[in-house]
Amino acid sequence: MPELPEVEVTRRRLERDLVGKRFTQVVLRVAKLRIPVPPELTEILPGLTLQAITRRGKYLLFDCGSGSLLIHLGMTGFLRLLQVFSPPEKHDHIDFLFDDTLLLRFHDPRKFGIVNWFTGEPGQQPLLADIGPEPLTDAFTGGYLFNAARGRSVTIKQLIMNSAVVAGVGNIYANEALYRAGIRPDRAAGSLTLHECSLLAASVRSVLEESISAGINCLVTAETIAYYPQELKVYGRGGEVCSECDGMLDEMRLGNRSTVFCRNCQI
DNA sequence: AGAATTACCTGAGCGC
DNA sequence: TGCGCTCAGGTAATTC
Repeated sequence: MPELPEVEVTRRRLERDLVGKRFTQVVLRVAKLRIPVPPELTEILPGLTLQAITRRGKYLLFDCGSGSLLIHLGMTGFLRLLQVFSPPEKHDHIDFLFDDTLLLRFHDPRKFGIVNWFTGEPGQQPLLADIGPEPLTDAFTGGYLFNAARGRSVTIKQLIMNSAVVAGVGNIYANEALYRAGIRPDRAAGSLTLHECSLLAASVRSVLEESISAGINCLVTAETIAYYPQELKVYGRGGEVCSECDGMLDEMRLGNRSTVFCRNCQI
């Protein structure tokens, strides 16, 4: 599933090919996503020039001057750049045509994604207004995390997956970052020391950065913009041997999310 | 306010 | 072969 690194890799790939190009046509086949896709997109976008593509958490923002296209890939969504006349396949919900030569296609089997339109400042947009600091900026520090965790009884894993606390940290990287930091995912958030919060913030940052690098460095074809192979130490490895000790990785559920950790290495 | 739960959706995997 | 069940999970909305 696309997490922040995949979204960022997608952003950079599309930025390279699409910024400065003009929307010429929008084909909306399926509008019933998590939030209904506004049908007027097909009238608003043609004629507008794509100014920039930015990211907020896992949201992509396509700045079109008079407004912005907001895209979230949900669980199973991805964007592909294709030949203009590629026939749509199952779950190819929306096509964006640029300069009559470039086709950006939104595909999402589970329809958890979002394709929306807004005008005005992104910070005023309800979907973006309450999102916490970006994990790859200087705003996300151990001190910030320590303050956010203070007095909180939720587990630290659920806290860092809360988008109001920090943007775009999903289940996979929450597991990976906690393993790297040596912190058990089921610790009460408020029980972490400042030092532990600093370790964790640094680990969140490093696992995300390494994954982005992996995505940039692997050969990213037009067909597979958003997905690339990665080396994950714990996620999906419950029952396997820990890569740091002889123990076996444990699995539990926190907030109904699968959680994998090592009882020896994480305290 | 914060924590817990529910809803949205479909493909994959499994038991029978 | 296929039916029915469970699971996967990001996020917003709802409830406690």
